[in-house]
Amino acid sequence: MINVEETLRSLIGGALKKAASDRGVELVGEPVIMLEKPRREGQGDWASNVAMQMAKAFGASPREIAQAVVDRLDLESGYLDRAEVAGPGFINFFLSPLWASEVVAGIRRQGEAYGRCGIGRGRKVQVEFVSANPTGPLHVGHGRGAVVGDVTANILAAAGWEVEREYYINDAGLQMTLLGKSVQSRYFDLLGRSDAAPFPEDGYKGEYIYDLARELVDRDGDVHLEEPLETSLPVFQAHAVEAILGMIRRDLKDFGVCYDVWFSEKSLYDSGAVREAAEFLKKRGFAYEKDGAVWFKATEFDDAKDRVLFRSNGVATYFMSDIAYHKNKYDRGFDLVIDVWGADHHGYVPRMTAAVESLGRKAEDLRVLLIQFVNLLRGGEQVAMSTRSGQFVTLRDVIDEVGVDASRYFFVMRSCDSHLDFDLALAKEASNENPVYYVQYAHARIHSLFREAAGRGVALSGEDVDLRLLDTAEEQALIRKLAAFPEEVAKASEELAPHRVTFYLYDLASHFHSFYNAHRVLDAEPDLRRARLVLLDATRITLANALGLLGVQAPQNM
RNA sequence: GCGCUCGUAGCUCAGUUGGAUAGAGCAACGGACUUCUAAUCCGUAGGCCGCGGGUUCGAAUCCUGCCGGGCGCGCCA
Repeated sequence: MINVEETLRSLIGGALKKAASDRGVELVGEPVIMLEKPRREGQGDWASNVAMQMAKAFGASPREIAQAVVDRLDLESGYLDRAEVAGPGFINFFLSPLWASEVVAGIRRQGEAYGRCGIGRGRKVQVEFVSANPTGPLHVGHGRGAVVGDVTANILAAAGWEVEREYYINDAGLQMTLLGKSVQSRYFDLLGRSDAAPFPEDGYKGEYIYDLARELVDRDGDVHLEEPLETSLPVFQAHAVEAILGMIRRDLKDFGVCYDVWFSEKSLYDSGAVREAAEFLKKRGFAYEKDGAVWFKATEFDDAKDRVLFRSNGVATYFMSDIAYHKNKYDRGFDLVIDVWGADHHGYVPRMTAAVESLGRKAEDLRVLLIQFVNLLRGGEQVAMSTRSGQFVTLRDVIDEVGVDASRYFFVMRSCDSHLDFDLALAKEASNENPVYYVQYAHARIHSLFREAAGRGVALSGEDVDLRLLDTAEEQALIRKLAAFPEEVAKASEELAPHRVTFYLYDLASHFHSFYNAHRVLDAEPDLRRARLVLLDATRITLANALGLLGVQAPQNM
C-alpha cells in the first residue's frame, strides 16, 4: 500500500526546492517537512506548515511561499486531488478517491496483518509487568497494570519489535518470611494451639491465609506441631508461595495475560548474579563503603542522593537485587526494557535510571510506565478497600463479576498517568455508557449483515469492484479512519500509550455506525452494493485487528 | 520542607516533538425504526484549558511563581 506521508513529503520537498531556486533562495540542508492531520472538516486530509517555517529563509510571507509551493506541486501520481493555501500559511492536501480505493483494497489484501508496521525494526524489547509479591491474590490495581503491560506488548509487537513479557517474582527477603509465619500461625490456630505460634505483627491477615494453612493440615496433619518453629517455617513458606503463585498465574491466564518468562528474584542470589552486579559497580567506581554499608553513587547521575546497596548488617537491599535484575535483562540482549510500576513507586525511577546508566546503558534504554490508582466504584458509590484488614476486591472478583472483555477495555481506557474510575456496575451493564459494547456491536453488526447477504445470495467479492463509487461523506470519512490505523499503532508504540487504541476504536466504530444509519448496503444498486460490502469487510478487519491488540473479543453476533 | 504528578464542558476524559474556530462520551433538551441488529443515528446547548507572569508570528502544550488534589521522600519492600 502506498505511504501517503512519504509521498507527500517528497512532493512538497520537490516543490519547495523549485520555488526556492526560482526565487534565488539558497536552502540550507534538507528542509524538515512537518505533516499533520487537520482537526477540522474542510482542511483536507493532511496539512503542512512548511511555508510558515520557511518564512525567514525566504524573506517572504508564509501565504506567499505556500502559494509558490502549491503552484509547483507535481500532481501526476493521481493520489492527490488538490492542494490549497489556508489560514496563516498552511497548505492543505486533499487526497483523491483513487487513494481511498487503494486503502480499502489494501486492507483486505493484508487482512490480519493490517495495522502492523516496521518501526520497531526487529529490535528486542522486554515488558515486565504486574510482578506482584506472591503474598496474596492480585487486586484491581494489578489488573490495570496487567492489561496496560499486555496491550503495550501487543502494540510493540505490531509495530515490529521483538517482544518478551516477563513477571518478576519477589520470592526473596523479609516479606516471604512474614508470609510463612502468617500461614504457620494460622496452622497452629486451626489445630487449637494458637498460643504456640503467635500471629506476627504486620502479618498477612486475609482469609486466604487460613485456606493455605488448612491445605497443610489436610496434607501433613499435625506433624508440624511438634517441630521447632524454625524447622517448619520453610515448609509453610514454600507451600504458600507455590500456592499463591499458582493462583496468580491462573488469574492472569484467565484474564488473557500470558508471559514468556517468570523470573525469580531468589535465583539472582542463588546464581551469584547479585554479587557479580555489585562487583561490577565497584570495579567501575560507582560503589563505595561508608558507615559499614555499601553505597551506590546515584548522585553521579541524576538522582538526589546516594543509595544503599548493602546494609551494615551485610544484607542486600531490594535496590541491589533490582540492579542485578536489570543487568541481567540487558545481558539477555534487550535493546529496550520497559517496567510497569504502580505510581506510588515513582520516587524509585531516578535511582533505577541512574543504575541503568551505571551499567553502561543509556537512560532511554529503560522506560518506566507508572500506573495510577484505580478508584473502584459500584453504581457511583466508592467501594471500600483496605489492605491492612486484608479486605480488598481481587482481580478475580472483577473478572467474575464484569467479564474479561469489559474489564480489559476499562483498564486501558485511560492514559496511565490518569486516575481510573472503574465502575463495576457500569462495566457489566450493557449500557449505552459502556464503550465496550459500542465497539463490539459495530463488529457484530457487520457480520450480521454478511449473514443476511449470504441468505439473499449476495456474494462478497473483491473482483471488478469499483471502489470509487464510495463517494458519500460517510463513506469517505470511514475510509480515512480506516487508513489511519497503522499510524495510530505506530504512535501508540512510540508513546507507549495503549489507551490510544481504545480511542481509535471508538472513533472507528462511530464512523461505521454513522455510515450504517445513513446508507443502505444490500438494497443499493449492484455495483454500489458490492463496493459497500467490500468497504464493510475492510472495516470488519480493522475493528477485529484493533480489538485484537486490546485482547478483547470481536464477536460475530450479540 | 523537597521532589514527582495531575488540574480541560455539570460528570468521566482525549488533546506528546508549540499551529487554524480547544474535542469525545455520559448527563440535559429535541428528533429518526413497517427497512441490512435502535446495544444505533441526527441535532441543540454546554469552556477565563486552576490563577498570574514570561518565551514568539502563534501556547491547553514550553519556562517561571502561586493555588488545589494524589503520591513519594528509610541501612523498608
